Amino acid sequence: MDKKAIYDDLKKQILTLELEPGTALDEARLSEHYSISRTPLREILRSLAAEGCVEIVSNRGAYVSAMSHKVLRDFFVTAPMIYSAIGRLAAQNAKPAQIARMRDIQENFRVAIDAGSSADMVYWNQCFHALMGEMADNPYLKPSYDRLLIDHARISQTFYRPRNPGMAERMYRALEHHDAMIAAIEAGDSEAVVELIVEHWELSRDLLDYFVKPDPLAFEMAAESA
Amino acid sequence: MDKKAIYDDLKKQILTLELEPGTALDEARLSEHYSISRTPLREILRSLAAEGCVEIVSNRGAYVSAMSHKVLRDFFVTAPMIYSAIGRLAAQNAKPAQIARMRDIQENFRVAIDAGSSADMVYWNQCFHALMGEMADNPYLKPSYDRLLIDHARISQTFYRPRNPGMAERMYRALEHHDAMIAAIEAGDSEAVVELIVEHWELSRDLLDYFVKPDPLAFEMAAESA
DNA sequence: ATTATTTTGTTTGTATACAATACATATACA
DNA sequence: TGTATATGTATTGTATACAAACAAAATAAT
Repeated sequence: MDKKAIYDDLKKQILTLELEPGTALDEARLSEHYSISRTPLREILRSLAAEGCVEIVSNRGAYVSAMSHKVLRDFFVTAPMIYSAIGRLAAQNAKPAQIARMRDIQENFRVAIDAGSSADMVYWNQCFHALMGEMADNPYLKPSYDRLLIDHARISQTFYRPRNPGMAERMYRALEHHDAMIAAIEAGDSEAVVELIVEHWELSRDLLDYFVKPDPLAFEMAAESA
Repeated sequence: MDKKAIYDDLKKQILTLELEPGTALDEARLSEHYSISRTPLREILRSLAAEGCVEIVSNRGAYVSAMSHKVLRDFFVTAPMIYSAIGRLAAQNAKPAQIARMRDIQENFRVAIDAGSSADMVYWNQCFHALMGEMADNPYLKPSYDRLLIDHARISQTFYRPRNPGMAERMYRALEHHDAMIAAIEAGDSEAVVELIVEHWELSRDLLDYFVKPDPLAFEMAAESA
């Protein structure tokens, strides 16, 4: 297992919540587990930290980055704007080869939804949006977008698990949005893409409410983060 | 000189173009120069890379990140949007202590402009905008904003050097914008802040033209980057 | 003379040993 | 019994030695 593979493995575990937010990442144990020395493992943790997956506390080690109440609010406040900007640029810059790859990904996404496999749904949805970021090809937007994608995966994971009755229908609407986005990107119609993305995020508005509407436990969290 | 200081020193040199874009950063030489071993120096270079100051090529070392034609275009396309979003959030979240610090910074900025000291102008302008990012307090926007601030400093530096006749007046207008922004932030008037930021960037529009309007040399650059 | 190949030097990547730091436990003292 | 200080343990941070990769230069073959 080489460095990149270890990096990917850790990131996957973080994105799938296999490693829960707040989990301590011990250098010694991890380096032993992956049969690598501490030096390159530290570099892996540092790059995960740069990406936002991991938080490093000086002299106290690395932890899977937290999902506080404030973070969730910030996420739903920021995502529509950045995703729209990425979408606009994607429509302007997408290359035919990328559009073809997007169709492939979308096909896999469709299969995952039909099968009701939440892990695959999250994965292919992730691929879809990651490719959109690649299409946009903007080095200034990319770091924020990548940061959002990480938590997008983690938040989705928590939603898909308790198979909400309205969730299946919502997934099919998301699927339709993706189809429409591909068409709009191919047509170079950036405004249509932006509209679709805004609509796409409207789907999540009630999810936001779920988190923002303070129930007793949420109050506690809010007080802590403030 | 501890790790943080070395990090800051390198970053400063990159931001002031003392280390020009493209410059190779040799681990061995730098570690010797700063009297530190290669291991922590590598970590410094890695974090600079994460921030966008430095690019690391596998097995080929680290280089000060380039300023291509495309990068400049992307910068002027992206900056207004991100800066506006940061400004809006800053107006909503700024704490009194932060506003007080901002006044201090602004005072220093004013002195630098009066003195015509371009290095100080860039520095205090940088501080002003960095503090605004701190006020906004949004982990998803921050990485992109920081990335923009880096190139903001580098681009400014190139402009201030050839003391353009219109530059002095432009600086005073920027100063006024900053004053107005502070007032709007204190009043919590987020829309006013956004308007000011948009206006602020209008100031730079002709600078964009300077880069985008192709003169013979620029043609060459455009062909290369495409 | 030109191209291919080998050798050599330089630079990055990794492993491991050691130092420093922080936390927890225990002990002494009030 | 409560607090403060000291000591032990675990974990991170740093230095250095070694291995691997790459680039360039020198030599050999066509």
